[in-house]
Amino acid sequence: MYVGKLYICVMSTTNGMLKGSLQTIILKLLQENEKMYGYEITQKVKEITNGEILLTEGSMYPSLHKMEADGILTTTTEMVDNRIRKYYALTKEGKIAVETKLQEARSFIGNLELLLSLNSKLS
Amino acid sequence: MYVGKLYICVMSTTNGMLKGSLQTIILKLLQENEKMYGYEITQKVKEITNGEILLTEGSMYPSLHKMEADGILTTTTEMVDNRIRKYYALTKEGKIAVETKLQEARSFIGNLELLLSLNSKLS
DNA sequence: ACAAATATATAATTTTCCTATGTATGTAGG
DNA sequence: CCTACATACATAGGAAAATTATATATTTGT
Repeated sequence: MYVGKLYICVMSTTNGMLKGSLQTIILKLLQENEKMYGYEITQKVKEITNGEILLTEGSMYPSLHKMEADGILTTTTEMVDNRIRKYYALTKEGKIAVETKLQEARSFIGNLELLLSLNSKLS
Repeated sequence: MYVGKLYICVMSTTNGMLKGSLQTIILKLLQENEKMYGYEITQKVKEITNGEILLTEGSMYPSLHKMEADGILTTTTEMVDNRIRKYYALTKEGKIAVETKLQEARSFIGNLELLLSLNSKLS
């Protein structure tokens, strides 16, 4: 029986801010790394963004499952130290999907910079 | 009685891509323009993004209504050419909210660029 | 013995946006 | 006159994406 304890965690970092780009982020990492497992992805994102973006399992795993169901990812399971590790890799379709997603992201970011005047267009 | 006609519209532009930035976009425009009405906002966004981002009424009006309910926008109604025009302006709270939202957006875009390697960090 | 890190998973909810409507006026062209 | 298009606002219903809150289980460090 587990006797609960209270953990209080103050999140100073930017969560709730993934804004539909979670798939793109994961796909990009898989484009660079050939195969990765879930936990590895969370750590990589944390590392790259200096802890400013922390993927929650509750959003990442459903996203991975969906992409697998959609046929853009495949999985291989391994046992490491008695723990299950589920590796994800891009399928042929997935490799095409990454390019599309990245192009969309570039376009979106460009437009957002225009709208938010993050590009110092003022004379 | 209206006898329907079929319009086929190929959308080449980026829709379904607002990704939680709709409020920020609207607030930023209102920061620059003192007061604006809904239709004007859609046209301004279209103009700035060269037609690549087209706000739909179905997303914009509910967003405006919500921000008004949240107390960050106030409205004034005018009649122009027998048409109703509802102007939106930032409240005192709204002026603070814009800064926060812009800061979040800057952070988010920065991290996204890092993750998607849009910043040419590779040697 | 306990906490923290490693590792995956899902149910329920919330947020956000889009689609599809509906209303109404003004203007330009045929 | 009639149609189409632009101007102008509004909302209901639904889909998609992410979060919160769980649950399970092992290893490692203190």
